Amino acid sequence: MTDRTTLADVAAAAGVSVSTASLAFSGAGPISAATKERVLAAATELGYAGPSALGRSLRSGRSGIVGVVIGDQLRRSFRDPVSVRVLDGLAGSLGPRGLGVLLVPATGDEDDENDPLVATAPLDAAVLLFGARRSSPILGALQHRGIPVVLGEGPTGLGLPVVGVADRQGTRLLAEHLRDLGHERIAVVTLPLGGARRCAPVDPTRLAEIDCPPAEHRLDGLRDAGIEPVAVVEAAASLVEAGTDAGRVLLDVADPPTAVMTQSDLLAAGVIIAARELGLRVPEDVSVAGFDGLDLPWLAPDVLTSVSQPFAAKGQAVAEMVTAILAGEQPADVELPVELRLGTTTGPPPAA
Amino acid sequence: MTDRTTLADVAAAAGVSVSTASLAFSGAGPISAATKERVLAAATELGYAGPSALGRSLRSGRSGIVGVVIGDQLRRSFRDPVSVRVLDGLAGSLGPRGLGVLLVPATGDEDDENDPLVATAPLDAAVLLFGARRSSPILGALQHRGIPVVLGEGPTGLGLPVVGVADRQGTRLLAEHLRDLGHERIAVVTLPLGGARRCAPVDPTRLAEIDCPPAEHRLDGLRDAGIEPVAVVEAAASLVEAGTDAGRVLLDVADPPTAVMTQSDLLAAGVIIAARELGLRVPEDVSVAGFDGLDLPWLAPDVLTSVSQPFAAKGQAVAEMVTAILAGEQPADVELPVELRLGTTTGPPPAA
DNA sequence: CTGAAAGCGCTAACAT
DNA sequence: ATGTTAGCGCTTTCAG
Repeated sequence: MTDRTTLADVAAAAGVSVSTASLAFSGAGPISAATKERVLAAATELGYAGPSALGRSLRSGRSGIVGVVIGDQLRRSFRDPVSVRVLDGLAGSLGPRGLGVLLVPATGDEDDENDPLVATAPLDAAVLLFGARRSSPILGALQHRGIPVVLGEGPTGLGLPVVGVADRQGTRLLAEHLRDLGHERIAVVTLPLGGARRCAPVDPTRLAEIDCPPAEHRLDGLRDAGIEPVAVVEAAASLVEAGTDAGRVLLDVADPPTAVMTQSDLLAAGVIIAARELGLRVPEDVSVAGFDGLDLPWLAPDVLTSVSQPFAAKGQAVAEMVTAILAGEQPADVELPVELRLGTTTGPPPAA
Repeated sequence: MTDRTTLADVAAAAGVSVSTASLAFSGAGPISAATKERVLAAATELGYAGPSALGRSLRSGRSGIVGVVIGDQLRRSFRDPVSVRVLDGLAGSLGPRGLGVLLVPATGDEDDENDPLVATAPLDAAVLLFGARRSSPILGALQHRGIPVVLGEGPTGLGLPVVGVADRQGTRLLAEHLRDLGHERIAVVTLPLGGARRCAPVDPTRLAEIDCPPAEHRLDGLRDAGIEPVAVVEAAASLVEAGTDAGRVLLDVADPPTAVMTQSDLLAAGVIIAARELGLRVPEDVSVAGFDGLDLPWLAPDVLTSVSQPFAAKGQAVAEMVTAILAGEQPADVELPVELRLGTTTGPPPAA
């Protein structure tokens, strides 16, 4: 294959100037139907597939690419149905606006600052969907490059626009529901709180270190409902297995809680599995509730009691924010509403 | 924010020429430590974050971006753990080579030819990971733009390099396993065969329309083992729910098969759920096997009998192929090995 | 070791 | 309606 054919070649072949040829493609400007046709014909002839993105980019200063930074491994983000749904909404809303999504895996290393992608990819904007720690080397690198950043998660006060969901209120609603059912011994399984991943009871020291806004907000919601959990365990990840681990810790004791609230649906599913392993019926012996509102078909015939968050809307909100920023506006933070979803996994506590 | 600082600004501030400044950043070329330092200092001073990707791209003719086309909705691809794992492997291998992954959702419409992303994104190469139909409008558009394409799935003979897995052999191994266990009435649940999505028995007419290489190869493998399935049902998607639907069709009959082979693990999980619903024990009453070799923690304590395919290796192989092509080579097709994984969901057929 | 100059492919004023 | 002329920000010969 020889060198790519360029607009100049086409122009020459059509016997017009480059700028005229340009107009034939962009359509932005006055051009006679005849010449346009001629140029297009010449293009087809030469196998020219339209203006090069690179040239256009340089000229316009825009690449049409939005970087989406996803916590450490892609694997981990993609195993989380929540990220996937939001990402889907984001890509779906960005596409029609002519913007594409570039995956930027955050290695998690300290040298993210020098990550080749973060450092050199031609990004118009970047989105930190999840796992946006308050101080991330990536964030620093992006800001240093002058790339506008939108956060898809809670840490406000960084001067960056944020799209969040009503974590706090949702948790409060759920907690009140359990309280109204008569539960007094409620345990909690949190998302990873930041730093090293582990499955362990959370003590005040650990609580002070939290660097995971959703986890924090959801704990706050609990307090809003006036509930003091009898135990709090941090999960190693938002995965079924991690939920099972946490569930064992909470339930395999002399005097187990009558209800377990988890900070994600996958964790809740894991807790349910742990409960069954231990011979506990859900919800007769122990109620289990999640957060997210996922469809978990393999839980059938059960339906998990949970707090539904609007995935697609979140992606869309982020997309709108990005568009606004690129248009030079300064969008205000958004908080999306959640909804309590009552399923079959919560009920009154055992008479005992 | 004023106009971005450019290399020229930095050069001016450092009192050197642009070309020298360029050298200070690229390191490719002779430059005195002193000048280099001076330039870098000036850069920091001005808040210059290194050469702009756009300029570099135009100059080098490379954007460092690989488009990954994912079947219709992101959602669907991302709900499929297989895609996700492969994508993870791909991104992981591409990253260190300085290449990023741009998600290109195929709308599935006929006008994909004019999809803004496909048409204008600055791609160095593209990968069709899954759902590469033999004639895709996207494929045409990409080739027309002169963008090299790598296929992550079977349709050979398009003149495009392909990374495949040993679908056929894997299925044969699995089928032989079931035959050796004594099964004679084996049913099959296939992946969507292309075209409209439906859950329905597959007749010869439909068989002739297949446009889904993995499904086709896996059916071939069955034949290689000399097995004639008693029934074949096409699933509407590779999802648990779809498997449950298909399972009901196959098992809720007077004389159900003694074993069900599905073309994906999620489908197998769905069939298991359907079986349980119908009061059939697995594997005592019916054996169920999948394909993929996923971890399905919520199936615990069962382990699905399946054919493990090497996800990460596949992504890596695709990455290598892309790299080779960008280096001007013409890589040969790759077929990755699979492995039979015996779990607890298959056993001898009921005595009957 | 450093500077000057010529583009990469395209678009947008401006002039014709 | 079309052509001319400058660049966008950078890299890279090629001289000095």
